[in-house]
Amino acid sequence: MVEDVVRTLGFLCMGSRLRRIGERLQADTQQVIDEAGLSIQAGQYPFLAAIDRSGPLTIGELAQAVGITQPGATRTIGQLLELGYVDMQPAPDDQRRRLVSLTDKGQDLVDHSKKVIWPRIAAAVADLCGDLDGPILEQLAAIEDGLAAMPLASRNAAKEENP
Amino acid sequence: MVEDVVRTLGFLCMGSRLRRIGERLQADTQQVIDEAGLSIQAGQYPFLAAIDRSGPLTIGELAQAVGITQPGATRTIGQLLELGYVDMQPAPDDQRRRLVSLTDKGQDLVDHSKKVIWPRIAAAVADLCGDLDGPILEQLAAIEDGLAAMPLASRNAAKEENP
DNA sequence: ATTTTATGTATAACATGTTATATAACTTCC
DNA sequence: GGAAGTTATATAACATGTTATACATAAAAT
Repeated sequence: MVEDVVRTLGFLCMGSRLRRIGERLQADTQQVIDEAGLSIQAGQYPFLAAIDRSGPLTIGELAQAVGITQPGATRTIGQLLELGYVDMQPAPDDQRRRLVSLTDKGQDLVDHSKKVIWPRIAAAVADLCGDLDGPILEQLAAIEDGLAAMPLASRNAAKEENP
Repeated sequence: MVEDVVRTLGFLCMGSRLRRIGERLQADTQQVIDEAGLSIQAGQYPFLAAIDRSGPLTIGELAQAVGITQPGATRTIGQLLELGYVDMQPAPDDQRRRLVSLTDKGQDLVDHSKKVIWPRIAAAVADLCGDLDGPILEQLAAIEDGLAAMPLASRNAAKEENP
């Protein structure tokens, strides 16, 4: 057994640590999505959710809303266009801006997700870390241990069997 | 001003959120490293620290120690070889394994880092989130707000001026 | 009105993570 | 002791983030 340096070093490796936990959480989330038979990536959801909440948004606004850079937003929106979940057209008052809106297919996906998938994911994550408290390093350790002990997808099953 | 969906959605977007905070923290950490004039990437440090702590390790052990996959470890070790910070040779008893050890240059870097850089980074991160407590979502919000208000690099300066 | 500057998006190049798979070396089992 | 399976690392292909920069359009300035 090898020592987990990132965990051992604590605050020194916070960045690496948060990133790797985030990646694992997102991979687990993806599993829940896949098991539900939806063809979308976990990282694409926030874009759809943003438009659903605020109405059509420009690329720049989406980047801000999701907290990534503009080129990243441009790429993800390109994927969602390919998938047919969103539509894009120049803003009438400013030809530079592209307004991105949900297609019917995209709205259907969001509506279905809100009913079926999002609550499941949120509940599983809450099960993982909702009751935690105390210093962040301790909570992160608990989250990592929790994920190793039982992935998110199983937490749904468990939750549904013993609610 | 656009709503931050990832923050708004809470547990639903935990994965994205942790990742993006991790990325920002690591970018800030990199700035501290760069300002100190060291030519190393923040993400490479845990590998050097792991070897420094445990002695020569194989690629697989390093991957475990740092918490990434083996191909990722192979690549980073390739970079550290290029930079001259580590050395790699087949394990005497098992020709498949590659033992990675610190070169003198690598050990010098680690020793210097332990004295000068690592404490500074750890102190800045502790300043950012060391005193936090309570539910994780609240702490994450505080960390994001804190980073937006003052990057890690500035926290050093502030700390050194008003210790 | 035309030139200059600023802004929004797209694209290129790169960084660093992943999964899947090839290859070499070690183990196991008849 | 050789065939078959296992394990360690390398490599390929891909995902998704970044920074730097090009290009089109809008806004400002002379």
